[in-house]
Amino acid sequence: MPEGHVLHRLAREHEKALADAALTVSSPQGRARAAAADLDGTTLLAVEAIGKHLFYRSAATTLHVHLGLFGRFRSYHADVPPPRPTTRLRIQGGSTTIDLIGPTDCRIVDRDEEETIRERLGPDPLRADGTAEEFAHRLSRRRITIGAALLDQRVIAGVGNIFRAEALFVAAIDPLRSAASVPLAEATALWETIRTLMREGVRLGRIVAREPVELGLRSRGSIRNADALYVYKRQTCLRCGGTIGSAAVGGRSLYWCPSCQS
DNA sequence: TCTTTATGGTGAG
DNA sequence: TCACCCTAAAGAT
Repeated sequence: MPEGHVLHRLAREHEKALADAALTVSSPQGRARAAAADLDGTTLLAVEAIGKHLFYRSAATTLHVHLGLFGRFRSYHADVPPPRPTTRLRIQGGSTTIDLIGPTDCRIVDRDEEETIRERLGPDPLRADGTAEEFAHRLSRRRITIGAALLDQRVIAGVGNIFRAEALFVAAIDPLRSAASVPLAEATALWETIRTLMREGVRLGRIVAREPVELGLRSRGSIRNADALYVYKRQTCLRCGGTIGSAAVGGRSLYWCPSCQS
C-alpha cells in the first residue's frame, strides 16, 4: 500500500539486489506467464521509479509494475517459502528472491506503451527532473480543489492520500481552495514541503510528518508511528486542539484542520 | 467466520 | 460519479 517514497525505495533495493544478475522468473499464479517468459533468463540492468510506477529494464525487455492499493513485494534472502497461490511473479537473481503479489499492473511494455505511461505523469518530487515550476504550471490549469489536485498523478506524481493530507497541513493550505487560485509562491512552497516530506519518507521507510522538536525528540526517526502524522485519520488537531474535518475529496477521505488550514 | 478497511487507478455513463 | 479490479490483515460476531 504504497505512496511514491515506497516505490523509490523498492527501485533502489531491487536494483541493488538484482542488477547484473541473470534472472529466473516464474508466475506461480499463472496470470503473468507472458511477462515471466519474456523476463526469464535475461540480465537486469536497472530499476527506475517514476511516481508510483516501476520499470525493470533488461537489455531487450522492460517490465512495468504498478502496485495499486493492494500490491506488495516480499523479499527473501534465505529460507525462501513456496510461493502463495496469489504470487503473480517470482523473480530470483543472485541470492535474492522477490515475490510480487496483487499488483494492479505487471506486464512487459514496449517503448510506446512506456511513453504513454510517462505522459500521464506530472513531475515527481523524488526525481531530479521534477521541478516546482512544472508543478505550479500544472496546478494552475486545473479547475479542481487543491486537495483533489494533489492526488491527480498528472499534476504531481507519487503523492498519495497520506502525503496530500500531511503536506497541506504543514503548508497550512485549505484543501478546498481552488488549485488554479494558489499563487506561484505558495505552490512553490507546497512543492518544497512535499519534496521534503517524501525524501524523509524514502530515508526512514515510513511517513513521518511531525517535527521531532514538538515531541521533545532529536530525530524524526525516533518518532513513534502513532505520533508521526498531524491530521491523517486523527480526531483532534495536535496544534490547536480543534476538531479535524474529514470528507471525500478527489474520491478519497481527506483529513484537515479547518482552523489551522484557512 | 464473517465484514471491513486500506498509502491506487481505470473505464463506462 | 460509480462500478470495478487486485489482496491481506484487523475487527466484529
